[in-house]
Amino acid sequence: MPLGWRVLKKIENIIREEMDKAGGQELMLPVLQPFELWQQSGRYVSFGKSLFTLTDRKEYTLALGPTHEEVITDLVHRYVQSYRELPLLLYQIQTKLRDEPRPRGGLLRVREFIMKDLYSFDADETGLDKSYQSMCQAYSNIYARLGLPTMIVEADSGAIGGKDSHEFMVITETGEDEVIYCSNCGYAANAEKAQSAKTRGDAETPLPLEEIATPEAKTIQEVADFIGVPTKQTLKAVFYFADGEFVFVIIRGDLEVNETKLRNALKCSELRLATEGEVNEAGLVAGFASPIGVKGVKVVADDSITSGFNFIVGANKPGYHLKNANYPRDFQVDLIADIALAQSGDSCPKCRGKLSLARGIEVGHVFKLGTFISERFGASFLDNDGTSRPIVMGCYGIGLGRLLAAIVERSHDDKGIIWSLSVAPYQVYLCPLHLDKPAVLPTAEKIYQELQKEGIDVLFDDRDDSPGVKFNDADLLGIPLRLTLSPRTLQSQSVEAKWRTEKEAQLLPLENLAAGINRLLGGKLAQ
RNA sequence: CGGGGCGUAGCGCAGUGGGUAGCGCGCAGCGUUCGGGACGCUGAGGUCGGAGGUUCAAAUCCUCUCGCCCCGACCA
Repeated sequence: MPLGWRVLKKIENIIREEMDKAGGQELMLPVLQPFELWQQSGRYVSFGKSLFTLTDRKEYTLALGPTHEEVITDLVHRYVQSYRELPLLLYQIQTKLRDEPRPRGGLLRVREFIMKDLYSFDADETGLDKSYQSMCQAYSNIYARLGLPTMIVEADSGAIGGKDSHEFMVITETGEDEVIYCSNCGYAANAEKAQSAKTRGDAETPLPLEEIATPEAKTIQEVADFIGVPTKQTLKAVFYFADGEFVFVIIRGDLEVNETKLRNALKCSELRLATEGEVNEAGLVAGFASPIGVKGVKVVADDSITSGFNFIVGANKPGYHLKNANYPRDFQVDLIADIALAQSGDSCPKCRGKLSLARGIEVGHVFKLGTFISERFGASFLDNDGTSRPIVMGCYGIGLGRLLAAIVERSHDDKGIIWSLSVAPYQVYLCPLHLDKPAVLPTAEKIYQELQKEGIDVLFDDRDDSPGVKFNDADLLGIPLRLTLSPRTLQSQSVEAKWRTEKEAQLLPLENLAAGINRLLGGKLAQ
């Protein structure tokens, strides 16, 4: 734990340096926040149960900050009055609390985590674009300094709200997010946001509806096989409950529903699949349902229903389907939107290339908030023409613990972690062998003193253990540079230096050792 | 909240046709070893998650309960 904390502090400092360089000013906001602020923004609804709340002795309700748009906007609205005070970039590095439905993955997803959150305040969209750009650049710098390759992807803005949003993803098998990307044109998006080009069928003459018996064929695959058509020639029905309302969703048979897109289209916060019992209660037949002739139920369609003609749909009675269903000739819908899940192998919406899928860890997320929150808090300023305008906001977050977990995930081997010099808990591992032999321990102690005096970040392994044990621990901890001192190296008045990443070692003279090591470290950093 | 799994020594696990609880690692002592996780001997350590029940007898069978992990809806 102490070692992990050292790493976290180093990560924190790198982030702080880059934020400062980008013009950010650090401050510290309260964790304990009046619940009214969340009512004022309306976001206590979208955050739902994730927002921790508590009551104080006066029965006053407080929230534990899951993020700080409310608090900081409230603050800024009290102090900023003129366009001359903009742009303003404020940030903090602080513990966030969220009552996550399911914490997991060690540090990847926890209810209490340290986050750097920066908020930008600009006079207009152009200013926001500039702040957004400079934050993206700062984030790229941070990941580069951490030695962590990331991919920028388009993202859904979720509970935070707002318009444009991008995530920084570390691609790894163990990631909990899915990224859809096109290696042809560079399009990349979180799977919950990703679009795909829905290929259009050739124009066909709409044929009259025709009922056909399809006994035992309930799933789309079974129906398509039974009739002998591809699944994209069918429409499938899926049923949800959105904030307690039953919703009939219709989508082309070869596509899947993207629940995030559906939630956004419906503007609802709770969304779940309906049970078979609830489907029956709504007067529908699971497996043989279609919107044709259905009344009194909200129908939402994916825009793929306009991409073809003469679809196969359910007949709303067991054992039968209908051929040649056409929208809008045969049925109407309440809402039509893109609610389809983009999948690996689909066509890229930009260039029609093939889309691929990868898993990733989200290590940073930036949003263009716009004026949504500032309007609710009356955070406005007087422009140079004398009119009052709402401040245009952006927010930018990086989870530190998750970043640490992502680094370890990306940089380890069968022996343990491999830290880069920039974040390693210590840069040098001082490892004397045969402590009982003359001169070894005293020399090691002298070296330790000397290196510390020179400001070298060194960990001293003074345990009386066998070489194997000590070497393996050094590898496990992943300290970049290992110094071995033993009777053997003492014979030539030297120590052995070995990089964690390399197989071969080199000898360094004891004379001016600190200088020699600084040279080695400097050379490595320059790489 | 829905689905699956697990609770036995510090850690990882075995042990169910009921019969007084075992292995590996780790830990303590002594000795030999020691430039890639050495070995021998000795030793410490367990209310078998909890409560109730069946039985002469329960880690094992029955009922209830608590906790943890994994997979889904959430996100830095």
